[in-house]
Amino acid sequence: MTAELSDMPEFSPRQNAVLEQALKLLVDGGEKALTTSGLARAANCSKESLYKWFGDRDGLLAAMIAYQASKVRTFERSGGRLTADLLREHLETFGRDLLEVLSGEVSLALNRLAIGQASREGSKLGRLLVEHGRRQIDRRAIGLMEAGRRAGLLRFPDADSAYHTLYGLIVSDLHVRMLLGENGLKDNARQAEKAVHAFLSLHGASQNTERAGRAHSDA
Amino acid sequence: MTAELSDMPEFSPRQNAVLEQALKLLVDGGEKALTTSGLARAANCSKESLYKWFGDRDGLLAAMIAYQASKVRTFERSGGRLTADLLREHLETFGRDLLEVLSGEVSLALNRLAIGQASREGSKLGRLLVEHGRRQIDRRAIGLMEAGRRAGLLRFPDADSAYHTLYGLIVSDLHVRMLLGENGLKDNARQAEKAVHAFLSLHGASQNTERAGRAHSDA
DNA sequence: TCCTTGCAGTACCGTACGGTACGGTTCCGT
DNA sequence: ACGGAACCGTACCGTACGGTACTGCAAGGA
Repeated sequence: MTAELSDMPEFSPRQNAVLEQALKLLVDGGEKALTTSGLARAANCSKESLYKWFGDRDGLLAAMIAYQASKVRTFERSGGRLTADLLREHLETFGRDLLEVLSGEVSLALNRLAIGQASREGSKLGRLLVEHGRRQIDRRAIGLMEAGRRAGLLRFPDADSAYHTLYGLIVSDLHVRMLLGENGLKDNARQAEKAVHAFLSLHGASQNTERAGRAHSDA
Repeated sequence: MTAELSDMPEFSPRQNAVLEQALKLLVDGGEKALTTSGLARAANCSKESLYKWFGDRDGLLAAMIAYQASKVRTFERSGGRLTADLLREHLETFGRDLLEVLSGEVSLALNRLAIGQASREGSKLGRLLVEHGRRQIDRRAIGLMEAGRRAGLLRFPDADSAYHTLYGLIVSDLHVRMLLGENGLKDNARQAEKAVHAFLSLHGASQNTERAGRAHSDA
């Protein structure tokens, strides 16, 4: 797939370094800590350059989101024949990756930033974030869904709806809790495992996709 | 002096009116619009009174959360005998209520506020919000879970885990999307219906709790 | 060598906020 | 009637931010 270059402003290396520092400041101290003066000091650049490069503060924030999104590359894994075990493997990997991304410091900081700005009308940050950061991973999951259905391993009327079910099973309210400051899970892999087990119980084509040997009964 | 978290400060009617105005300002314009001067002007009170009543700005924010939580009363519905249909009814009602609460303007505004402040270390707003606003509804759901299990209608090893499953099925990523500024669902009841159907498929004791007649297939 | 371009560093400006202080008014108890 | 408490309205203060302007300086090209 060819990535849309029009959405990617392609900043200069110097600008990338500045944006990196900006993300660091944001992660460390939240939006309050991300001031133009502070960023100029931390990144050894002048405020005038910041305004020349990014226009204004909102432009800087948008650039930070675009820059972070440009760092995350989602690789389309499409091997050959898809078996039940392989599908579960892929689903669990997806779940682990999803939890890993959502609990990342930068992701949490950017989401907090966008949510904090979401009240204002002209704030495109939320759209931007969900567009750049989410669409990739959504595509990967939907692809997995439809591959599973084509292989006769999954049954559902609507891939999008099934994906939302999987998402809910994996994440539940964890994302919001982490956004509120709570700690993440101790074992993302276990959570992914349980979620995929439930998902396959709901949408798996054959019942024996559930292996009785796995320890899903827990304590 | 700081009040204990556990008790209800029980504000005076005048203070309640001021807090109501504060919530209105917050809902309308976000945290940026909630200034002490602006609140004093909007509520026809003096800034001095604000600081006398709530200590400082953080105290005001905490008071707003406590006040809003005091308005939401969750009534423990525990009738007599619990049948499968009755259980599903209660679960669906819970789902509708949950979606209704989460998509409420005040809830979204307060969550945005707490999330925006979550980066700072000394910010108890997140804990406060999840404590006051969530515990009630959590209790209600867990009670429902265990009542269902006692009646032999539900099977699960852990009520808390089962509740999180239900929560994820109902809400998925909708809460975060709404926090980012997206619109809510057109039909909360339908979403609750689908979620409860899936939940009963996972944790319902007997398979015939799923009535074939219901229209869960569609697009 | 000179001129231009780009940027760091800093000083500066207007504004707006959190928080405090003070005068004036209403209300209540005695 | 008197005094005090509570409170409104406003003026005020220090600070810090976003954004602009200006001064130096280093690199590159003719």
